[in-house]
Amino acid sequence: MRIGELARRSGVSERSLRYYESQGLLLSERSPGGHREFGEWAVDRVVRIQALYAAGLHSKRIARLLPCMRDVDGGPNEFATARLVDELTEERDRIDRMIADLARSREVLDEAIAAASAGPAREAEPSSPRARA
Amino acid sequence: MRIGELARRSGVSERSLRYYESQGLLLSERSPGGHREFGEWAVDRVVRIQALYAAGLHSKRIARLLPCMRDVDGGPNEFATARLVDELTEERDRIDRMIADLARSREVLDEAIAAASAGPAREAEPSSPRARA
DNA sequence: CTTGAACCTGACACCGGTGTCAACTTCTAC
DNA sequence: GTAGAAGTTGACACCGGTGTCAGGTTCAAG
Repeated sequence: MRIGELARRSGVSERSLRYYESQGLLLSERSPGGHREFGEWAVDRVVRIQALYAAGLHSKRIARLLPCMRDVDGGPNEFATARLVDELTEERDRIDRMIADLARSREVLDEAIAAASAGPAREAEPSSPRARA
Repeated sequence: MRIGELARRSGVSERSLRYYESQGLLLSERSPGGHREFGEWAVDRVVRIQALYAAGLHSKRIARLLPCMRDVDGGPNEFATARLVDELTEERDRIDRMIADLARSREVLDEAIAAASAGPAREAEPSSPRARA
C-alpha cells in the first residue's frame, strides 16, 4: 500500500510516517517513480512505534529496538545486545515509575474534582468530614 | 523560606520555581530587597504542581485548578466552576487512557526484552514455543 | 565595611515529533 | 493526452518547561 492508505489505516499522519522512515524506523520499497510502497506489516509496525513513542522512548532507541522485535509476519531479525537489554529494562522501569506517577496525579485530580463538586454544595451538608477545613 | 531552600526541599530547580510563579501557580511574599519568601505550604504545592505537570496538564489549566484545591494548611479557596469540573474530568479520563497506553507500551517493551533475552539462547532450547518463528 | 553566597531579571536555546506550506513529479482514470 | 488526486522533498515554525549565562542587587556573617 502507499503512504496515504497506511496513514489512514494506522491513524498516523503522512508527515509522521515520512519522519519515521527518515529515522530508520520504517522501511519502504519505492515505485519506479519514487513513491513509497509498504507491506501489510507496516500497519502493525507503525502502531508499535506509536506505543513506544507514547512510552517516552526517543527515535534512536526505538531504532535500535525495532530490529530486535519480531514483526507480525517477518521472522525474528536481530538479537539484542546485552547493552540494549539493559537499556530496555531501564526503560521499562521508567515506564513503571511513570505509571505510578500518573496514578498519583490521577488521585490529585480526583481529589480536586471531588472538592470542586462538593464545594458549592458544602453549605448544604455540614456533616461532611471535609467541612472541618 | 527562600527559593534556594524550597528548591532543595521540593527537588525542583530554582528556574522552574520562578517559572511557576510567573505562570501564577506559586505565590510568594517579597522581602524588602525583593527576595521571594515562601511558607511551608509551598513545598506541598510545588509537589502537587509537579504531579499535574507529570499528568500532562499545561500551566494555564493548572493555574485555574490550583485555587480550587485546598493547600495543606490553607483553607478551601475558590469553588470550581462547572466548566472547570468538566475539563478536569476530561483530563482524568485522558490520564486513564494514558495509563492504559503506557501499560500497553510496557507490554511491548516486555515482549521485546523477553525476545531479546531468549534470542541468543534460542538455539539451546529448540522446544521453546517461540522457536517456530 | 567588606566579602561571598544567594537571589534578582531578562534573554537565548533546546528538544523532537508534528503541522503546514511550497514547488514539483508521478500515478490513474478518462 | 490530460486533468486531478496523490506522492515527493525541503524548509520553517511551534510548543512549553527547563538549562544556562550575564550583569546587577541583596543578604548575612565576619
